[in-house]
Amino acid sequence: MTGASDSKPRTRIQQKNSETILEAALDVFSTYGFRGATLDQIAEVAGLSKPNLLYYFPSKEAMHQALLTRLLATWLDPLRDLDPKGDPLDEILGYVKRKVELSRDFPRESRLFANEILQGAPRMRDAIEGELKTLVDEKAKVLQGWMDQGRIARLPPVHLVFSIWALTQHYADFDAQTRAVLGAGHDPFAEAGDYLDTLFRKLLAP
Amino acid sequence: MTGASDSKPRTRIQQKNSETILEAALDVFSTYGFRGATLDQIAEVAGLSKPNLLYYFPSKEAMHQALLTRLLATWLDPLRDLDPKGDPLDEILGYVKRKVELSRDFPRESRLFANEILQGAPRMRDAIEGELKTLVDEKAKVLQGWMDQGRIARLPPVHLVFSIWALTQHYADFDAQTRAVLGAGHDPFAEAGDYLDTLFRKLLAP
DNA sequence: GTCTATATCTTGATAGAC
DNA sequence: GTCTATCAAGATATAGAC
Repeated sequence: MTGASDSKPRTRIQQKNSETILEAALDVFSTYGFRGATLDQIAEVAGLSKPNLLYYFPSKEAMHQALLTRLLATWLDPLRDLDPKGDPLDEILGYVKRKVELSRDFPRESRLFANEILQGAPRMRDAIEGELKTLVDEKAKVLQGWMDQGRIARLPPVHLVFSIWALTQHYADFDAQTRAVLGAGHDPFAEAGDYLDTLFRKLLAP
Repeated sequence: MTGASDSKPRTRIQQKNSETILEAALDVFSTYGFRGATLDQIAEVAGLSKPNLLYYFPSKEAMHQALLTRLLATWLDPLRDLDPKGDPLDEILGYVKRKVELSRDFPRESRLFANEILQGAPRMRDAIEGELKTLVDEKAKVLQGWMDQGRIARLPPVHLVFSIWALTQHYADFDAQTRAVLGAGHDPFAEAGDYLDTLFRKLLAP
């Protein structure tokens, strides 16, 4: 009707089933990685038959690709929001905060990404060398500018970004470990939010 | 001859082949995770036939278990070395340095560990809730003592340990990403060593 | 100790009835 | 659109010759 915008789902039921499938696929891919995941598992989680999955997506590969595509936008948006005109400390601490929230609210997405990079990023290489690198380079210049103005401590900007990623995503990716070590009665993400705010305040003080 | 000490390898050729197999298994498991890895791949990397692999290890599971067991010791030793009687800053920076070196020299081990935790630590749960947690609790007390004495900044000790893990292991686990973003002409691990030394100096200053 | 051959099960994907 | 049945390839593991 409205012409081909981009992908498959046209009717409402198709839209809904595609969503159900991707949701289930996210569960399984994020835990077992691409090769470790099976269509049987995804079908079971989705509550649909295996052939039905393949009615909506042409292949296992296509499901994975669909997830990665939507993931990248979600993942990079907070960094994209880093405003060169804002207050340096506010901007960076805001970015850290949003990344902690992402880890808390979308841990499966974080693990899907981690799985992909761990395996050498075979299905995301282009995005990482292109879109992601471009954005990091751009924001690294912003950080460098702030450092040159003496508004935040002088640190290698790209490694500073790596630190934010490593520290925030750790709580999603290594959730099994952090919970086991902290023991019951802890809210890892709440504690992480406070702790990382403190950490970056100290680190960035000129 | 000498009685059963612990595991399989007795003769020299057995010792050597077991090593070759574990080396190959580490390659494959660390990249694809347990379920994503196949004996065919491991056999090819090892340069041995598939049945020959299973002559030395009773199952795929057993190979993985053998790797995890030896991994845990390597992984915890540097933390175990943290000396309560030493200078706080030296001890912590020394630990960070050793962890960076581990990431540089044993990235596959780091990724094997990451894969296992990402999947919810199904084959390491006991070790994490036991040995690892015990050690962290013990060292957290040491850190807390130093903080109470005003010798380093007051921070949640367990989260401080998480930070060290996250920041150092990131360079091994996300190697594909860091190299892509940094571009050619960079030595990620050398830069990480300097950067993290600076970072923790600032963070721990009382 | 090592290999070829193979048993057995699982997996991604398709055919075709409904 | 959804299901049952099924195929062909790939998976772990074993049998048995050498």
